[in-house]
Amino acid sequence: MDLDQLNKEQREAVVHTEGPLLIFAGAGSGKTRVLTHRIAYLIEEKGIYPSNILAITFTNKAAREMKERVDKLMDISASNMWISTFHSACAKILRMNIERLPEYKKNFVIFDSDDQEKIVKECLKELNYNEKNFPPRNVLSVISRAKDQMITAEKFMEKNMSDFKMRKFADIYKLYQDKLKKNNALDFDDMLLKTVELLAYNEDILKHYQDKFKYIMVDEYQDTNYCQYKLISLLARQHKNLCVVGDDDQCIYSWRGADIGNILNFEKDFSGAKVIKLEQNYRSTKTILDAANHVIKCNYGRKSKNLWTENGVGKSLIHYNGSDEREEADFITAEIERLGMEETREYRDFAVLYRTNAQSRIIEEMCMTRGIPYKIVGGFKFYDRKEVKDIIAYLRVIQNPTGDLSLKRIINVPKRGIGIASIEKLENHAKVAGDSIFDALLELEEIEGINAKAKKNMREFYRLIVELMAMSETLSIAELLKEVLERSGYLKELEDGEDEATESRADNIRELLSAAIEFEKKNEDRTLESFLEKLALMSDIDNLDSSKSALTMMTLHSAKGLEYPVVFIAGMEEGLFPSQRSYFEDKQMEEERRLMYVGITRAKEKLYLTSAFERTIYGHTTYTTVSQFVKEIPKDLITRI
DNA sequence: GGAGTTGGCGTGATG
DNA sequence: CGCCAACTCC
Repeated sequence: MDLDQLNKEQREAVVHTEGPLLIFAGAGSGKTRVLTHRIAYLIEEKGIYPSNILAITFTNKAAREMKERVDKLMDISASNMWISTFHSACAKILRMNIERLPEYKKNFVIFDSDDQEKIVKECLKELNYNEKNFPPRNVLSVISRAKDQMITAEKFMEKNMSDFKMRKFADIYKLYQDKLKKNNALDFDDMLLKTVELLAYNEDILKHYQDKFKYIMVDEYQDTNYCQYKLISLLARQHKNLCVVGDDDQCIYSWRGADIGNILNFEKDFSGAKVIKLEQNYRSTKTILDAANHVIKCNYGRKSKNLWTENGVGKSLIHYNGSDEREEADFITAEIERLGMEETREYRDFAVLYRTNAQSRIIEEMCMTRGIPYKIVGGFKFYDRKEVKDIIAYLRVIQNPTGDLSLKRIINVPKRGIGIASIEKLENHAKVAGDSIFDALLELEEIEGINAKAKKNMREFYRLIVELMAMSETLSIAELLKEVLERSGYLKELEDGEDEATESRADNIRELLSAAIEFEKKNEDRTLESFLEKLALMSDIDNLDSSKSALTMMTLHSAKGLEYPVVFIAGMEEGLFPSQRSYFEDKQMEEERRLMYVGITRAKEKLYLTSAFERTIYGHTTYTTVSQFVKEIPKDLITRI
C-alpha cells in the first residue's frame, strides 16, 4: 500500500491502529483521506476482516463517499463492512434484536418530525394542555434533549417533580412515549437510545457486537451527543481500538444535543489515548485561511491549533454591501455569470451559503431571471410533500396495520366519506378495547353513533387494506405502489383534479415510483420494511448529485464537509448571522462563530461575504448593521464593494 | 361530512 | 409571509 502521498501526521494516524486514537483534523486537512487509508491499511496490511470494522459518519452521503474511496484504494470489496451513519447502524442492530426489548416488535417504523409533531398534538389534546403554552416544537425539543441525555420519561418526571411547568412536560413526554410504543414506532432519538439500552441490558448482544467491531472509527466526533458517546464507549470497551476524528472548531450542533466535551475529554475517557493533530490545510488559499483563523481566534476554550497551508496567497476576500436583499442577490448572480465568462468557471464551482433557508428564495428568483441552473439543498424536502407522505402512509399501514397514526392519515384520503366525527368514535372504541384502530374496524357493529354510510365505507377501507396486505406478499415494491395508487383511488383523484398543482403532485408520485424501482435495483434486501427505513433515514444532502453542473445553495450547516472553488456567504448582518437568538449567551455566540469558521473554510479560491443595508423578513423591513464576523477579519484581507 | 374562509401566530440550523 | 386551527356555510 502506498502511504507516500500522505504527510507525516496523516501517515502516523493511518498506522496507529491499536488503542484509542484522537485525531484533531482542521478544516481541509485531509481527514477523509486519513480515514479511508486507515481502513484500507487495516484490511490490506493488517489482515483485518472488513466485517470487523465499523465506521460512523454524519450523513449517508459521507458514508457513500467513504465507501467509494475505500473501494478504490483496495483490491478486495468492502461490501460487508459497516460504513454508515449512527442512525442506520442502529437501525440495523435494532432490526435484528429489538424483540429483546419489552414492548417493541421487529417491524417497527421510524417516525419523522412530522409524525412526531402529530403525536405531540394528540398528547396535548388528551391532557388538555394548551398548544399556546406548550408549542409542539418546543415540547419536542425538550423531549429530544432529554433523550440525547438518556433521560427516560420516568427519570424526567422524577427530576422535575418540583417544577410546575416541567412536570407537565414530563406528563407529555410520558404519554408521547406510550403513543410511540402503541404505534410500534421509534423516533430518531429512540433509535440511538434503544440501541444503547439493548446493549447495556443484554450482555450477550453487547458481547457479540464488541467482538464483531474490533476496529471502530467515528467521523465528526465533535458533533456527537451523550447517547452516541455512550454507544461508542460500550462497543469499544472490549478492544479499545477506537479512532475518532473531529475538530472542536467545527462543532455546530449543540442545539440538538451535541456535546463538545466528548472530544475535549476524549483523552480522559480513554486512557492511553494517542493524539494527533492535522494542521496542514490543502484546500484554501492563504488569504482565506488567514481570515478563518482570525475569526475563530475570538473564541475561548479551544484546543490550541493553527492551520497553515503551502497554497498561494490567492485573491482578496470581497465584501459587498447592497442596499437591500434584492441587490445582494443581483450582485451574487451577476458575479457568478461574470466569473463564468472571465475565468471559464462552471456553475458547479459555486456555492451560496446562508444562515436561514428563507434567504434562498430571492436568490432563486434571480437565478431564474438570469437563467442560472441551481439546486437547493435542504428546506422543503421531497419526502415532506403531502402526496408522498400519503402514499408512504399506505405502505406503512400495509406493513404494520396497527400503526394508528398512519392509518388515521389515510382512512379518508382520498375522500371516502369517513369524517372526523366518525374517526373519533372509532378511535374511542379502540382505546376502550385496548386495540388498534385497524382492529376496531372489525368490530363496527359494536360501535354506536357512526352512521350506516360511514360504516360501509369503513368496511370497504378495511377490505382495501387487507387486499393490499395480501398483495404485498408477492409483489415488488414498485408494483405494490401502483396497486396502492390504483385501488385507493388516489390516482383517480389526481387525474380528476384540474388545477396546476395536481400536475406537480402527479410528478412527485412518479418520482416516488422511480425511487422504488431504483431501490429494488440497488439493494439486496428488497423488503417493504427496508424501503420504508431507507426513506425515513434519508436526508436532503444525500441527494446532492453533481452530475449536472449547477450552482448549489444551502445553509451553512448543510455545507459542513463540502468544498467549492468560489463561495458566497450571504446575509452577513447582525441579527441574521449571528442569529438574534444567540445574543443572550456567550456559548451560543461562539457556536455562531464556529459556523462562520465552517463557512469560510468551505472556499478553495475565492470567498465573497455579502450583506444588505435594508432587509425584509416576514413582511417587516428593517435597517441592518454589518455582521461582527466581517469585522473580525483583518481589513487588509478584504476588498469592499 | 366536507369545502372554503378567516384570524392569529410564529418564523435557526437536522438524522 | 405561510400555516393551522377554528369557524361558517352548504
